[in-house]
Amino acid sequence: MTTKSDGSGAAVGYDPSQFPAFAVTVDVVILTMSDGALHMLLVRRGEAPFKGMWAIPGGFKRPSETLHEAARRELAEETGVDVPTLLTQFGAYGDPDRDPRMNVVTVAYLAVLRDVGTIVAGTDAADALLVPVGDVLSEKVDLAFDHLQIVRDAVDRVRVELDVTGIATAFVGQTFTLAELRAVYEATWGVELDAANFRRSVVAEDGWVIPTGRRTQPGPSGGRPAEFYRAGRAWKNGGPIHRLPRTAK
Amino acid sequence: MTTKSDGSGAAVGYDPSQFPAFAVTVDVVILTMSDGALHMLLVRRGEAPFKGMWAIPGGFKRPSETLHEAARRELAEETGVDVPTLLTQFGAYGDPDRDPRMNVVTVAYLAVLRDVGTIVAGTDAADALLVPVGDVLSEKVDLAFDHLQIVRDAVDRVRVELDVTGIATAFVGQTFTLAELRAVYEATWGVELDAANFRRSVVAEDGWVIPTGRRTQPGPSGGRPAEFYRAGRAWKNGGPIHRLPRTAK
DNA sequence: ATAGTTCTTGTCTTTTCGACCAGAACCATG
DNA sequence: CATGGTTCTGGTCGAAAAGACAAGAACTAT
Repeated sequence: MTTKSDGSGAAVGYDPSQFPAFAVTVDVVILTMSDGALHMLLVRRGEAPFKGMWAIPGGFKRPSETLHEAARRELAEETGVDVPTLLTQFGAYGDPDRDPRMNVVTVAYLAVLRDVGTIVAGTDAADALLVPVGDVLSEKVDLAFDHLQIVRDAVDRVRVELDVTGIATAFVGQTFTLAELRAVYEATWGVELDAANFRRSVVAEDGWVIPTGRRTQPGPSGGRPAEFYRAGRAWKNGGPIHRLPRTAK
Repeated sequence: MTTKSDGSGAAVGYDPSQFPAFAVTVDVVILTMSDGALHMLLVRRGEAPFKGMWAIPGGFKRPSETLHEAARRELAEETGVDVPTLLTQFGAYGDPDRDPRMNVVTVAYLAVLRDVGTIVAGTDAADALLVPVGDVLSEKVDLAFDHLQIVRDAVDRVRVELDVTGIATAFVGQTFTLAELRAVYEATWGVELDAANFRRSVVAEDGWVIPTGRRTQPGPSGGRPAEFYRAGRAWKNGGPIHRLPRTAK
């Protein structure tokens, strides 16, 4: 075919008629912990196509903003959260038939929030829904477009980031108990971690968590009150908990 | 502002004048091992902007193809390689000013090749160049657009993938020596691994590598000839070599 | 034959991981 | 206030892994 590529990111002529035009959207998979399980936010589509179906919140990118800014704007519009705990890009989707009417390339972001209350407050219950991620993955909830695949990729990404980065602290509040933090790993990886060993790994020596001295007021189920911790600076280059020690099979 | 998002990935009207049009390109960071160091392929730009500067190979996405197909096509055009050892998407870039003339969103892919010979054969030496990645990261080579950032992200991604996936085998051939495989980790992570311990981790028990019985004909420097191995199936869910045992600081 | 190089095997110590038990601090109940 | 239930916290102990290092094996070169 072409003997030589025209180089990257730029056309020879820049005449708008010389290259195909695409719509660019940004979709945000919003994750949070609720009842010890991973949940995500869905919105109900009000227009065709896929009218009435559930979808990931998103919208068109504006020419004057970066992709990250667009994701932040969409997140704020949908949840009222201006400063997300974490917002990471994880994939781009551009199959020709992913939108039935035209060429749309979407860039997908992963947002992690800790306060569910603000989410519910930002939207009215009829159009927004916080559902367990498991219900989406098991296709109990049908999603519009290729959003199921996007959610799958988002969850895969979270599982890896939990291993490699300090994303776990984004799920919990400014102060948290070790049980809360442990629940993040357990829910995301679908494993059970020994509470004592988990504590040792985290408290160890480095600056993973910093004790605050305060304790929880224990719930009605009793139990010894847990101490509150703050996240240390060590999470910037990865977390203390790792999976897959062996078992590669 | 807007009280409600318009939903994800689709406009209400779909009138082309109602949403901003973008050009969508695909850029491919092509990595390979050469002389025990990580190298990448650059092409010289023949047109403005950034005429004469080095850049990552890439080009416009066509409406009829997927992003992955576009990346595969660009890779084939530039190197003649039809079936890359590995081709993974790792990022999208859409800053408003990243292209001085218009709105271009690019989706970046990471390709790993093993045969450098085919690369050099696919292009003439004046317009394509295989340079050490270190020279690019240290800005000894200036790149067009935001390609330096793209390369940085690509390298970061490779380092993580090396830890989490079986990407290491993509750098070596169908058969390889353990020294070759070890060099991939050492060059990518910038560490030194004990040859004896590395062997133990890889040969251990599972199906990481399968001995072929054949050996290298030793080079002019002498040394005991190494045995050739084939990659096993275990690499599909991650590799046997991990970094960051501790030292989180 | 000797020295130099590289691959391979062996051993040993140190560290880490995982399982498990026991204590501490709270609740509820009679 | 004793008792049992629950949850957090600390301790022990053995298995597993990681890392350091020595030594042998197989080759080249002089």
